[in-house]
Amino acid sequence: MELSTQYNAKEAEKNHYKRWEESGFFTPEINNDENAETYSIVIPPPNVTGSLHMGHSLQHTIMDVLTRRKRMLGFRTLFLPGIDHAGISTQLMVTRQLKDEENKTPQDIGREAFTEKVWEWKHKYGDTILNQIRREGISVDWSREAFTMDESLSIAVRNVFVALYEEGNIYRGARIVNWCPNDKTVLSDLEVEDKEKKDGKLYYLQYPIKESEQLAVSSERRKTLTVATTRPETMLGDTAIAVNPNDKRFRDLIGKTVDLPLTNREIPIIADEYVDMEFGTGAVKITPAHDPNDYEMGLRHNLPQLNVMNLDGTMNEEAGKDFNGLDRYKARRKVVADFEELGLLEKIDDHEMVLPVCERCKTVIETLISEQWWVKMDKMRDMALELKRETDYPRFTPHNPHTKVYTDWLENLRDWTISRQLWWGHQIPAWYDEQGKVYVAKSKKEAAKQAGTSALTQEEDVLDTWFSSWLWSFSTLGWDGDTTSTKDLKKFHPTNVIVTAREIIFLWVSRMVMAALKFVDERPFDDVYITGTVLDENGLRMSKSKGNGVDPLEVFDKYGVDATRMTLAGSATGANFAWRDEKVESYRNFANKIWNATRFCLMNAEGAKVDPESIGICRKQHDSIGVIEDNCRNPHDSKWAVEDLSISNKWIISRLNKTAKDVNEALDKYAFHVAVDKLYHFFWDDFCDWYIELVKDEISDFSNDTESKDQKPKTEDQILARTRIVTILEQSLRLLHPFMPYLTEELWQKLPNTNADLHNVAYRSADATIMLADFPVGDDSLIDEKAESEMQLIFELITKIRNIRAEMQIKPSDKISVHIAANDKTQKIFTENEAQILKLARADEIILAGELDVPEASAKGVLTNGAEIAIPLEGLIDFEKERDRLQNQINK
RNA sequence: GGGCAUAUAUGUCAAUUGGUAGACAGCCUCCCUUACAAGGAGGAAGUUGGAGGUUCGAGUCCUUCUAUGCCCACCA
Repeated sequence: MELSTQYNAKEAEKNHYKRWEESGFFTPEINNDENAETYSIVIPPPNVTGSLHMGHSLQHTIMDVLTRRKRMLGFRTLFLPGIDHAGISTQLMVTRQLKDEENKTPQDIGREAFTEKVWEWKHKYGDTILNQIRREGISVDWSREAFTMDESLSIAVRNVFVALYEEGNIYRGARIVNWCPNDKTVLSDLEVEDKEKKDGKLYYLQYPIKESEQLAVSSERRKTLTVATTRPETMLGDTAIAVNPNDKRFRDLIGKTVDLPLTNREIPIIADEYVDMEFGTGAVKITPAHDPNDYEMGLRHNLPQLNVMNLDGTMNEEAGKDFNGLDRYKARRKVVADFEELGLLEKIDDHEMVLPVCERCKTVIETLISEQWWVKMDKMRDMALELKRETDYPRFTPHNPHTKVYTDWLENLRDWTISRQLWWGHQIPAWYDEQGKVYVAKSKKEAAKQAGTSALTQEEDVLDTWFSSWLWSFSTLGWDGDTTSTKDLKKFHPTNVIVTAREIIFLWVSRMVMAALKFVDERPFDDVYITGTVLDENGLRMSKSKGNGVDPLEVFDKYGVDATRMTLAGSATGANFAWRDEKVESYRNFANKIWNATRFCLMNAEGAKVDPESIGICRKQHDSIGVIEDNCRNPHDSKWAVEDLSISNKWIISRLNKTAKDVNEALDKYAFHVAVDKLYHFFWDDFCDWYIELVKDEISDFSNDTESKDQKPKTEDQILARTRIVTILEQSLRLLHPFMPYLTEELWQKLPNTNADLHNVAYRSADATIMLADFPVGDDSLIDEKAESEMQLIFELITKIRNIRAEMQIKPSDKISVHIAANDKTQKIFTENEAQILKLARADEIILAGELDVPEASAKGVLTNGAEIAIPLEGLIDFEKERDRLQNQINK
């Protein structure tokens, strides 16, 4: 078989995914063991508007590694894909498109036409990210693909809403909310982010104290009261001034009134502990309708809430006719100018501050009072907290940083605003009759029954996107509230692990816990693995605005999917890490190494076949009930008894089994980087650098040393040696497969005698694929510490000799003789492996003795066990030159 | 303001429960040896951010300081 000398990743990627998918390998049904233990993961649904970024690829790789391994172990696995309708960002996207293409607004075309457009858009572009995901090679079951707005998931949403409403946990109420004037919708606190404003200003405005009350005030300066504000325009909605009751400066003013400039209103001066005496002037203007703190204070003091703004960020008529219709920033400038004209502008200071902005469109948020739908979170919160306290559930990996964050957040959890003033999403199942009375029901028909009339109009608002995603762990498995038990639900819920990013802990993880406990009376998943963040090469967060993002698809093209997956898994320690192309390059090289090692084995594979028994691996198959004896002989009885093999074979078999154990153990602990590291070094160092070199002569047909007596015909021994190396290689490919699916499948298919017999017993009827091969777990009885330490000694000897050769600059072609003084045991080991030592050290002879007896002109070295070695240099090096070289080194 | 991380070779990162500080990339020397130059052999490179402490023994535990990052929070 002719293989090119370089691995072509694209070639391998082209074929296999399609075959895997079409053969049903990704579905749990491929497992024909009805009683097999299950393993399930639901993908955190990416936004329908999104495109793949490194964070996705990291998460997906991790989930796929976990899934592929479990599948190979015989578990009935389900890795379920899907996407999220992402209300705000999708609506934003389509609105923009509408503007660009037709110069229309959503309002121009109406709700129905608009949502139709979004659906069109979804069908056209929604597959983008799914196709990108396919490229990653992840083994998700596409037949179960879900979308948060699928019929069944929508029914689930409606049922959950109705249930919560009926038990009094959903209510409507006017509260102060975050409002995005651009998207014209309310936002939850979690959808608001902070933006630093370095050039902010703090305005000092003077409010005249009511004339009739000035008499009571002693000082001349007290004809006005100065307040400091960053938002002068909101003064039009002020309904009080507050000072701290302990502030001596203002004690005489409490209870007095000021004439609010630019309005005809008088407002009181009140006292409240909240006021910080140190900040500004110590007096604060209070605008209950436009600031969350002022809102709270307003409630405490029964202040009127005066709304002076429209929903688009302009001032309304309450602001007065001079301001009505003015944009908030224009209004700000006008207020300042008017104050200046009145002589009431004391000063303007520079003031760095933090502004709340819309997470999606980055518009500065308005806080205003608005009627919204809310979910009471207290009971669900308590359930989740109790579970955490009592059972440390959910268990986070890494544990330390995330556990406290989760608990703290829950403890301070407030009610959740779930309505959004959008058209894209699940429309709230509430209807109003002509009197404005509300009826919440699963359908209009049922609402009509309740109302006794069909003259009803549905609530315009839709639900927060997270109101559907919090059901994801069970809604994707068929739960819709009407149907509460399905086969999938029974088998795959709770899922085993959720793999996601830190910023999603509150938005999603915590809410999923609450939803699953509440609605299906189960935990949504066992473990939570929180990935680190992929940073750019300067250690900065990747972001669209900075343009420093690394596109996974480009990396796939350049280095191959498998190399990228290895890089990601190898970096998955739970900590953030900086992206480095060099890292991928080294795994690309690793892929090439695997390719070439296989190539070498195939060049010498005539007569050989993959046969686990040849290296003592018993085909004992495990399933969830126990051990299925399957053509299993005692490895120590077999005609290839491991005990009778050479030390180098015992050694590599030991290393293989140890590596298998390590990999399994690491993956059980989510220590992906450990697994990658073990595999990399086992394959490259142990298998390629040493084992292949050790057995090369034995398995090769040729030798360039024509005088060698070892040149053999194809004997049975040679065929067995070939069988062993091919089998070890095949086991290695299985271990590597979860990380490097394409390469390993490509090569596995080329190995001799790879067929469905190598599958885990659960998949014997499927077409041959490494995907379903039995995953090596490592056999303790094949771990041979003695062989390992003896080989270690041999390697050390060879390395030492090579070291001397390099240092003395002995030409590779020059043969040397090696004198060794060692104890009997060591001598015995070296004698038994003389041929291999001679070959790998390029030596002619080894002279073993209890003590060294060598010419003076010898290079010497000592091994860690005390054995001494010496290499006579006479005739090998030019002593004159060597002296010069050493002198030069000293000079340096 | 509170919380949580991080600081280890030139760079990016590892290092189970405290037990000889490693990998990859880069760098230096030699080698296109018939699996692989995306390779092979060898090598140099670290007072583990600073200062204390506990211990036979500390990168690891404690105290403190410094720097950086992230999250949360209502300072106008």
